[in-house]
Formats: sequence, structure tokens, C-alpha cells
Amino acid sequence: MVTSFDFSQAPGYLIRRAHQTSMAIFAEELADFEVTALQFAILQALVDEPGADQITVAQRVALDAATSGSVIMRLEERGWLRREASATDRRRKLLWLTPQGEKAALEMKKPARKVQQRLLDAIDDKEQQQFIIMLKKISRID
Amino acid sequence: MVTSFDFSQAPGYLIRRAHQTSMAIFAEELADFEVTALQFAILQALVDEPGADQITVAQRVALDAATSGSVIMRLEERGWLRREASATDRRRKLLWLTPQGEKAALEMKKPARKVQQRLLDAIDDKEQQQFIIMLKKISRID
DNA sequence: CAATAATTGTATGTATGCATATCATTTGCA
DNA sequence: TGCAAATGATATGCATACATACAATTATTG
Repeated sequence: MVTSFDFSQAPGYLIRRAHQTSMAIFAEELADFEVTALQFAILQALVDEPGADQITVAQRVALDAATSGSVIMRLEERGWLRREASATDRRRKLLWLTPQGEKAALEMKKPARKVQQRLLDAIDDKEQQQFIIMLKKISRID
Repeated sequence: MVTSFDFSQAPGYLIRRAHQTSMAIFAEELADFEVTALQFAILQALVDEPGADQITVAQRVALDAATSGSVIMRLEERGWLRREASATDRRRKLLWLTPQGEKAALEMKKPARKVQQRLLDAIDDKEQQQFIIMLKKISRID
């Protein structure tokens, strides 16, 4: 019999599974906010760098301009951020959190940290740091 | 100053980054086939279990019925699989690879294995097995 | 055996995620 | 300085990914 591809040992497949689990836990812990992990990331990027333009935000959250643009549009419609054309460069649209956006971003941080903890709870304390380091290497970060 | 959420140490964020890297390497190694990792997974599932119905295939590749249904539709349009109504249960549509689908599934296995190797090349030999084990635990598999 | 529940596949809506093209604007260089 | 190249944002198309609803069919139960 032809042995098929062994997905149970394939990192590519297991990374997808881990991503599913991660998204599910995120949705669970932040159910009250009705927010996705990506939306949360963009809000936090604007906490760090208020007035950043869309391309800068896209790079911060490791996303292409098209996708981040659509997420930003939804965040604007929700009233969590506002866009303002740059005076010095009329191509740029600068982004700021609204007061509601600031408040939501702050309140989300605790449950978002719990998501990370719940993910890591599946492995030993010693393994957790190694897992983070390995993920960075696998992702070719740094 | 308010310290923002630390994405550089957040497994949820890093898993997304790893998934991006994984998809990019897959697309690179299997460029000749113009196939996605998910399409590949479904083809391999049918190598293992010819004549499976859509729900079974969806479970095999860890996907909801709606998404797998649309992928299966595209694979059928491409001529890589065919659907046949079950005689004993008219709700079920049984799936078989076509000869072209069999051929493609076979030829894809080598480059798909290379994807896994390239992903793991970023970490030491000893770490590779640990990483696989950790991913399974994080994903709550087994 | 009839009413109900469960299952399969499909449709719809929302949200990523990326490639490519396009437009307006700005930058860089000859 | 004029013009080509680069850049920021948007639009379009394709492909996941999942929740929900639905119709057809099958299984279960009173």
C-alpha cells in the first residue's frame, strides 16, 4: 500500500492546527469585545505609535497593505479609530485611536495576555521559552 | 508611558507569523503545481481513503464542512477528483481522485516533504522533534 | 409507524490573507 | 527642473476559515 504524506509529523500542518487553536482561544477570551486577534493587533500598534500611516501599521502587524486596509476600515466604522489625511504627504492617511478605541484597547490587554498563557499552559514552564524562540526561528524573525 | 502588548513574545502572534512563513515556503516549493497546502492535504486524504464522503475528508484535514466543500469544488473543477452520490445514503457524496489527481498527488509528495524540511532547518536537529511535540500539545492534538 | 432528531451538503455572510493593478502623489535623479 | 521611479491607498480577484441557516435525507424514538 502506498504510504501517504504523514501530516501528524508535518510542522506545516501542525502550525495550521496551532493557529486554529490560537484563534479559538482568542475568540473565547475576548468574546465580550467581539474583536479578532488581527483587529486587536492593529489597535495595539496604534497605542504604541499614534498617528502612524496605514503602511506602517501593516508592517508592524506583519500584514499586506490590502488586508490591513480592510481591517482598518472596519475599525473605523466601529468608531475605534479615525483617519486623517497627512498635511505634508497627501498620499498618507494617519491613524489615531478614538477615546472608545483607547478604552477598548486597554481593556483587551488582560484577556489577550490570558490567551497567551492558556496557549502555553499546554507545555512545561521550561519548554515555553524554548517554544517562543523556536517559533521566531521558524518564522525567520530577527 | 503605557507599555503596550508585547507581540514579540506572544505565542499567538508568533504562530500566525510561522503560518505565514509555512504558506510562503509551500507556495515556493510547489509553484509548478499551482496548489495550496489545503488542496494538497485534501488530495492526500483521498489517497489514504478513496471514496470518503466530504464530512470525513473535512475531519481528516481539520476543517469545517463549508470550507472543505468549496476547496473540493475547485479540485473537482480542476479535474483532480470526482464526486459520486452514495447509493446507500443519498445525502453523502463520495470522493475519488481522478488519474490526473492521483498523478499530481504522488508528484507533490516530494516537494511537500521539502517544505517541512525547510521549515525545520531553522532549528537544531534535537529541537525539531521537540518542536513537533510542542505544536501537538499547543494544538491540543491527541 | 409517525413524529422528532440527527446528519450531509450547500448557501450566505463576515473576516482574514495575499497578488496584482491602478490612481494620486511624492521623491529622486539626470 | 522635468520626468521617471517609488510610494500610499484602494480596488479586484482568488482562496482560506468559520458560524449560521437551510433543504434533503436518514436515524431514532415514543
